[in-house]
Amino acid sequence: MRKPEGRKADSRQRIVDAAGSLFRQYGIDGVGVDAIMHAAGLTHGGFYGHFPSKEALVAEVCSGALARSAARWERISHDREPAEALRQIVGPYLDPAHATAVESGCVLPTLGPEVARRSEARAGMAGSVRAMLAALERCMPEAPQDEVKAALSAMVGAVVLARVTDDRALADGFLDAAKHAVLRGEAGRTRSAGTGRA
Amino acid sequence: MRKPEGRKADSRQRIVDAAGSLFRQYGIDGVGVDAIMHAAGLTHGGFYGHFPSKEALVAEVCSGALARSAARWERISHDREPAEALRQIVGPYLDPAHATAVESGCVLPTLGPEVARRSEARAGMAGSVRAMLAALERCMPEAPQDEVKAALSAMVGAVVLARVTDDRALADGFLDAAKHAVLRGEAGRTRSAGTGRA
DNA sequence: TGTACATCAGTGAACGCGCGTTCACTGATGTAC
DNA sequence: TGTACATCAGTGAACGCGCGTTCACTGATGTAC
Repeated sequence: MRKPEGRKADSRQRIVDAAGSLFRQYGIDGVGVDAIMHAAGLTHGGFYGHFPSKEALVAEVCSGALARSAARWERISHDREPAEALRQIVGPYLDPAHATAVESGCVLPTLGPEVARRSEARAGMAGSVRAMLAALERCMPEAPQDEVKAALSAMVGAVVLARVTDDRALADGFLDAAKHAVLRGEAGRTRSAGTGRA
Repeated sequence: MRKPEGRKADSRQRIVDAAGSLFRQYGIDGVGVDAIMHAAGLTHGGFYGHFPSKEALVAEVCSGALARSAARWERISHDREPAEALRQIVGPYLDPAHATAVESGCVLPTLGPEVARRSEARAGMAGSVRAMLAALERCMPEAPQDEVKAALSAMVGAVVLARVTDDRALADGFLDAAKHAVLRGEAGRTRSAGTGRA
């Protein structure tokens, strides 16, 4: 049962991945160490060989998941020209599929409020939020910083509202509205050629 | 210990109020029936004389709190002229004090994601969300429905982001950005006299 | 006006259960000879 | 090449605890006579 290297790291990764989707589906307090380890194909006793506490796992899962989102946005914002990059970030984020796929979606609209109550987990968030803003900023070169922050706010809020709403049409309405607000705002600015404000 | 009427209703209200602030502070799964009853000045056993289950209380607390928010917005939107009403709704919502006062603030950025996972609680939300949209719509008479939904999205998202962020300046930045986006967007439209789009 | 009774909001002990965490142990592996 | 040993990731029983819920009971109240 012991391989030269990577075996333990593999298990650890499976634990983090399992916790990531379970926390998002059922909430942090809605999932026990037992369930996480079972989903990772292990038994609960082994958990403390990987993490000092459930709270430490929570912190790693949340900051890790958000960091991965931020990294993807950064990659997109570097690889494409601004307007296309913005569409590739905002489009999928505000697609009904993202609102439906809670277990793999962005952690901000799923666990944001729960993370905000946990100092250990909260500590790892601000950096990634800043990175996401920086990526968005690169996609909206003409926009003042204010508008970039407002765009991210609208994206997160629309997903929260879409998930709270059990009426499908209204839910999709929030997603569409936020998508149009972000893309239309930027398109309007680009068309009016660098004055920076309509 | 028995008064002709209202005594039981009083207790029930104290339970709902206590649960409202405790849920928002610690999360729904972070607060037990015991703690709620204690905060209401009662003992845990009496709970089931008021509610059939904790889940039923959760549903009543969440839908009740959101309905009260919606009612306040409706009142404001009827009593003032649009621009002033919009300022009176959006201003306090996006004030740092609202982001700080979790226990008494709007339930959408606090318990939204948790409510979204609970079918019983979720069922009571959409109506109030629609009422809030209707109130906002009255404050933004020139705006297409899309923009009203985007405005509410930005408001909710900004509070979520402000609470997740442990850097005070960045947190306030989200609130300010969303506030300006909503108010500026509307001011711009009003100035350009009813064309409905910039 | 005074006494006996029915009502019922609230009490607190008890229930089974699952939580986070600990720990003595297992057994497959890589290493030393 | 073959055997003995040390390592250590993972096991599963056990811990104290707090959860949501139930229930027999209490005792202050309004009502009937």
